[in-house]
Amino acid sequence: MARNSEAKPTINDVARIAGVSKKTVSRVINRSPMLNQATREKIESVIADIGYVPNPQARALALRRNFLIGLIHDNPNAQMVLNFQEGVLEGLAGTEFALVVRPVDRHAPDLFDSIRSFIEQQRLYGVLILPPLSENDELGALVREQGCRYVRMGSARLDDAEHLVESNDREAVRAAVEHLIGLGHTRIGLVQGPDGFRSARERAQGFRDAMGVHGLALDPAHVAKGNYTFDTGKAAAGAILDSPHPPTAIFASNDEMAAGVLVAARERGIDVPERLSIMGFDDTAIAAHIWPPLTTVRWPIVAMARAAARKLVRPETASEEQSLFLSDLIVRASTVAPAAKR
Amino acid sequence: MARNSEAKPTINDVARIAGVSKKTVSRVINRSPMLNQATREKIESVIADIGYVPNPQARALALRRNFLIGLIHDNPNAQMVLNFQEGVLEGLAGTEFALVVRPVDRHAPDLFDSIRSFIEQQRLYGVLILPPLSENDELGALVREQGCRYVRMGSARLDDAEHLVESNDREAVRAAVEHLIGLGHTRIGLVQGPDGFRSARERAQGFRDAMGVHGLALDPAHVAKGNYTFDTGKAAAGAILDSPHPPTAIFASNDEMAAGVLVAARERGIDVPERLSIMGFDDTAIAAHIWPPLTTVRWPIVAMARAAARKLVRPETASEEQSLFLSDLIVRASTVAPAAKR
DNA sequence: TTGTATGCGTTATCAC
DNA sequence: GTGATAACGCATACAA
Repeated sequence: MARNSEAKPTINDVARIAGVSKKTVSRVINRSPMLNQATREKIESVIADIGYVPNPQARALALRRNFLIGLIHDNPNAQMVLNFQEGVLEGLAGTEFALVVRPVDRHAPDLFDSIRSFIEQQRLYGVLILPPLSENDELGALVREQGCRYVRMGSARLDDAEHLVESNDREAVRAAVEHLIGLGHTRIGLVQGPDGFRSARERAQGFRDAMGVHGLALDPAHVAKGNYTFDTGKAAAGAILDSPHPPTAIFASNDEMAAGVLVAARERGIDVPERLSIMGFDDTAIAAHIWPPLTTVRWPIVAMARAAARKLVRPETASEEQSLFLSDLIVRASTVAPAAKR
Repeated sequence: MARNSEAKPTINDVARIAGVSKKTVSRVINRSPMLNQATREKIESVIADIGYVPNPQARALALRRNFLIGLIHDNPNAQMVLNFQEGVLEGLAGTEFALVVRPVDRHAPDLFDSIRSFIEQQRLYGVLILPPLSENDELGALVREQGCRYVRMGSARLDDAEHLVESNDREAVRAAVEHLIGLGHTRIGLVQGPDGFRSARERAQGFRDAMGVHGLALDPAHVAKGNYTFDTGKAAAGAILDSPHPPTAIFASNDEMAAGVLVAARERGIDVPERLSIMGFDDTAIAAHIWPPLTTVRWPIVAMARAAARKLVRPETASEEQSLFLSDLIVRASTVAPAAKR
């Protein structure tokens, strides 16, 4: 119990006090089935007594594998990253794995080198890769050739089930836009995400799918591009709203841009939702905290992270873990029927 | 360069190829001053050639210390935590340290046990503790008795300089509220943070200081408490705004609650900022992304994190690192002169 | 069921 | 300056 002495107790201390060999103690630690019950209990009581905790560095050395998993991301959104971290830790609970974080700049010229040396230096057991970095196939290859396990998180089928947790962004957006159409909107604008993002492509395609299915034309003046930030969302919405026949609703490819759309509307004296319905994607904190609260799409990021972590640390059952996760439409006050229909 | 073979090269490989002993190679790695220049260069070229990277687990074992530092937090705010992580990584850049994250639930009954076992199991070199957990002196003691270094981050003088990075919340709020007073507000409401938080106390005190200095009375009906969340901020503001003589301005102890104040005002048809000025604290993402954008206080969290990391990994110069960090008032559109003064 | 000898990759001691 | 040799704490092969 007490642990005041400087040096931590080792397996040798346990063995000596229990009057057995280290190997026997090792068997207790590693839950070896062949052990006399009495011996086991004796050793366990000694372990509890002197507060012995196996040294993970020594274990890592002997086992030639360590218990660190890395989280590589280029922070697309703070809340997302943190939720993901939370889910990973849930998936790792009860194991001896720890989570090492590594934010990177995907535009840095030495991006790959820095990721490579991160994996090498820490001798990572495996890595989790978040979008948009996860969409980079070269990165996947780099990690693989390092002999490092990995699981990518993405909004499309980027890899085999064993290496992927996937959300169905396209379907989710299609359903979301159909909700707008169901309300009576026919002129609907799209604030697209940046070109480099797979999620942006999927969401845009879902939007077009919905419009197409319902025979609605998409006015080119009602489409603009942002890069997932508030300011670009605001600018894109400005362009759309200033077009000759502005839409009665706008779908933005993420919540942050949707918040920008809202401000762009306010600056033009356009009432939301009365004269303009707005819809976002992600259900991040801001969605519920602005006025009016945003209708948006929530994807189960914590559950995805949990599954990703489990795939990583249990490769043998990785393909049995859930890979595809469905998103939900969260209807709030920012979307109503267009004025003409009321 | 090539690293296709399964086994990574070890110090023995380097020694053999370079025709020296491993101790000599070790000297190169650890920048020992006593080394023949030629020998050094020879070894360095071999290292680069075969792509040798020292195994951190083996080093940790031999050195009886590892290179992991832990970040313990009870996510007060996603953006804050992520910014802190970023700053820590900046402070750690160029070192061999890695950052292991550990979100916890400060209300969990086994909080201390879980933190203790985190430190023990990973044999952490040191930990960084974020508020509000950092305010818990017992936790500081726990970490210390584990023989683990630590640096706390707080909004007041919680520990000695060597173990602390500190923001001046009280002064910052005083200055912020004086800005409101300068605009002509005399009836100013306060949405306080939760009791358990030192930052909440400091900010409330700063508020009272400002009012006191200017001889302004604080109507008890103009004070309400939240717990740093949007919903509680909204509820607290509701109570204040429904009082007989509502204030013309409200200071909320963080941005999330300020966003709630804004919605509470909207629901009552109170125009912001025309009839109610609102001020937040933290300058998190939401502050600039709502309408009107929030006047708020920004504290240099990245710089604080950088300093905290450096204090941790360079104990010998820890007290020379900056400890006190000043915050800035960010004036945006949510605060204007009260209607009566215009 | 339990113990002995050996190795994992690195650093420290103390010679030369 | 450099090199044998022994730790560091744990796990595995192989015996007993």
